[in-house]
Amino acid sequence: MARVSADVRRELLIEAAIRVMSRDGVARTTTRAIVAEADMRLGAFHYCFRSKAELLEQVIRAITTHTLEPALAAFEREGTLEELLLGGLKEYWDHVIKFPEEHRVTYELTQYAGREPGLDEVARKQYEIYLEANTTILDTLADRAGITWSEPVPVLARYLAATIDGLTLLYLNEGDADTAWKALELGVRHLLSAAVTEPSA
Amino acid sequence: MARVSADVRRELLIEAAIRVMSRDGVARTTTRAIVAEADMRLGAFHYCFRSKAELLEQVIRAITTHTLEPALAAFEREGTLEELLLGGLKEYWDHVIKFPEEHRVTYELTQYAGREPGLDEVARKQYEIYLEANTTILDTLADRAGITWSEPVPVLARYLAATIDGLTLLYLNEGDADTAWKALELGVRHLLSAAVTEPSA
DNA sequence: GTCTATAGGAAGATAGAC
DNA sequence: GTCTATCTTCCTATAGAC
Repeated sequence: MARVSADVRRELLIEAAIRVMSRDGVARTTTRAIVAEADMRLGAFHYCFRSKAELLEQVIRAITTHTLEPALAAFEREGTLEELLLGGLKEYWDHVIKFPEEHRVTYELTQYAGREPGLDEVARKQYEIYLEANTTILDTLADRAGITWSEPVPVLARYLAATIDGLTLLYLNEGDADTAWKALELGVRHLLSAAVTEPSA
Repeated sequence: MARVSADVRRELLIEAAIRVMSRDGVARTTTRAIVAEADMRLGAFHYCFRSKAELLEQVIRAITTHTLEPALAAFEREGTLEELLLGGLKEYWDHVIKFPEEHRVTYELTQYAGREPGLDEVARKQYEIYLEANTTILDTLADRAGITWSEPVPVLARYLAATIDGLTLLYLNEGDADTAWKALELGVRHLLSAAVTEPSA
């Protein structure tokens, strides 16, 4: 790999790291494994990143936005409140079924970051971003469907985030996609029962 | 530590391992750290356990039963369906608030085991046990309150397990205990809406 | 059973030639 | 920028004296 700019190499190393993490797990994703996957030399790593932690921070950023973008796009369509919420969730769920390892990595990274003194801020920020996305979704949906929520949106956003997280984890560990999806549907239908047709103001 | 039976040493090492995991994380829980915590020599480890994996398997067993026992006991009291369910959950939640690190370890161990070729069975079995406990709780509660569930119990059990898992994880990473508990309450109240007073048979 | 010593390897990071 | 060689540290596991 002759004369490739450090910026390009950084991108290649981040992508390679995600591949190795999906295949072998975060714990086994060593700098050596990453450079081997990217077909570079070990020395290349440390003139692209100050440390392994710096790479991991950027990997977390990349995965977070990558996971969030299609999910948010699904809520831009037409339909009733129920259609939109269930449709968006189905889109997410299909992605989980198709790329389970990628989702497993998300949870592994959060835990890894939460234990690393320099990275614990990143872990908290990751959750902040997901919660903010859920808040936006709930607010947008309420606005477009002309309803208000009978429970505080911060509580509903956390309920939604936790239900999604919990059932994804359950599926990743148990492998029963059908029952997990039914439970997820149940959770969303419960959420819909907090939709009030009359505006409160 | 002169002349202590290998059985006792095994117990001491398991307890020491749990302490180190809670304090430093599963990834940093090396055999050296464990024997240091237990005030033993490194050599002691390998005539108590064939390998580190063998210890971890027993640690997972110990934590699982330890977490489950008080939770199950809370459902043996008197009260209405709502009182019992919310009371049992509150008991669990108090434990999470008081020993967050212990709960963090549970999730770390599941992930660790899921990646280890010899231990992935243990990870799946762990979830099986939790789901079985939830199933038992739902069946017992329905029986004692004289109700039936309008949704299949396997779905409800997974919904309950996922809500608990998801909100515990959220709290561990976000730190906002109040809002997380309110969301958990919301989830349980939703679950209660699946209770039907008339027997179906 | 108990312990010391060490094998044997893999990790993150760096020095310095080109 | 690129790469080889190496430093230092830490890991699991074992051999073998007592």
